[in-house]
Formats: sequence, C-alpha cells, structure tokens
Amino acid sequence: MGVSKTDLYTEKQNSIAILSKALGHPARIAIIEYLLKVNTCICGDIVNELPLAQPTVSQHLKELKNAGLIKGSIDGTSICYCIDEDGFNKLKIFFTALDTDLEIKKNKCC
Amino acid sequence: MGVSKTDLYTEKQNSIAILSKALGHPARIAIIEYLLKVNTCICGDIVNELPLAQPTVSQHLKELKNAGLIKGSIDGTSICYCIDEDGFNKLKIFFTALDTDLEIKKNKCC
DNA sequence: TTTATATATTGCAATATTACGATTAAAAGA
DNA sequence: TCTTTTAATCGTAATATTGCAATATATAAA
Repeated sequence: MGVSKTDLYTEKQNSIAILSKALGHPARIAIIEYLLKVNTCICGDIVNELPLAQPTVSQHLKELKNAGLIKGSIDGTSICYCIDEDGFNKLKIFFTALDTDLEIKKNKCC
Repeated sequence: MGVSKTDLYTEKQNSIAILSKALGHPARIAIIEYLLKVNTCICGDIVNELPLAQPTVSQHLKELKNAGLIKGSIDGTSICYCIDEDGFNKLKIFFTALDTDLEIKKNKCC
C-alpha cells in the first residue's frame, strides 16, 4: 500500500513519526547542520552547499517546513530560512523522557 | 528516482538519517513505546498490541533492528526483543549537541 | 516596461515503503 | 514422527519518495 494508517495511532506517536521522517534523509540533516552553523540563509546558499538541483533543495525545504523543523520568511526576492525551535523541542521532550526511562530501568534486555 | 545519494553526505549525516527514518512511522514509535513499558517482549505481543498483521509487524521490527534501535534474541520458538541503547545514544548525542547550539546562539532567525 | 534574480510548482521516471495473504522455517511438545 | 507454535520471508498491490528539467511566479533593478 505505502500508506500508513495514521488514525490508528496516538497524536503523539504520529507527531514524533512526522518529525523523525522529515529528518530521515541525509540532505535534510545536512540542511539542518548548515542552518545551525550559519543561523540563517536563503535557498540559494543551500543549493551551493549541497550536490542537489534547486527544485530538489526546494522540495526538501518544504518538507522540513511542513514538519515544523524550519521557518521561512520572505526577504525581497529571496526567502530567509532558519531553525524552528518548536519542532526540535518536541523531539527533545520525547528523547529526554525516553532516555530517563532507559536509565531508570537500566534497559533490561533478553 | 526515489533513491537518495548517500555517498554525497557525511557518515554522520547518513547515520542520523537512517536512525530518524526508522522512527519515521507511527507503528514503529508505538513499538518503541511499548518496549519501553514492558522492557522485553516477543513479536506476538506486539501483534496483539498494534492493529497490524503479523508480517507487517515483523517487517517493522526488522527495520528497527537494522537501524540499531532494537535487539532480538532467540528464545525457543519465539524471539525476545528489547531496546538497543546504541542507536538511541547516537540520536541523543546528535540532539543534545543541536540543543546546545540553539541555546548558545539563541536561535537567531530572519 | 523589460530584464534579471530567486524560489516554488509541475510533470515525470525510477525506486522505496507499507500492508497483508500465503508460505516457509525452526523449535517445542505430544 | 506429527503437530503446534512462533516468527520470518515471498509475492504483490497501492502509494510515497526522490530527483531533476521545464516552467511559473514574484520581486527588484535597469
């Protein structure tokens, strides 16, 4: 099928999955790392940075934006992109709780 | 194409992307959450827990195992699964560094 | 107004993912 | 040995993703 039954899971499960999925491509990790380094940049900067064509970069930016991991604001003919803390905070909360759980339980395995 | 050019990115970028991608489906988040709750379980337990058929669950388990997020060991006719800390530690390191970066720079946006 | 610049959108081909029925494999018990 | 139990694998259909050329859009500059 290729389609996931999102209505069968909790809102939190879907939310974490959407955020994780957006980070599930090396180009998008590269974009995030670049944005962390330069704080803000325009699409063209990323096109110069990555070995991908402009439409492909634009598509990756769209996915990161839809997931809530980056923000973009119009600045003349270009668009200024930066990290969106909201998305990363949600992930941080999830992984922190997960990590606490693992430490308490000392990760009992089989 | 549908294929990502993994050789064009750093090992770290690919590694984080693979781990994130594995978490990019609500069923797999549900499996992780369930494993955190019960520590260890067999495939059949997850089949009872999730609204998915046994082959589908088996496939999701395989992906989580390949990514290094869970471990499985043979126990008679069944297989005992548990969290693999190694994968989650890699993610933790990435997100912790990212978070430190954001706090230092106070996330300067456009 | 025309032209240049920057980015988004469209359309398409190649490939990957998701889901499940049917089947297989492997160990345990009768 | 035969049967049951448990989980993996195979095959397949439906859908999603990735990447790019071509095109569209929108603002700025000349």
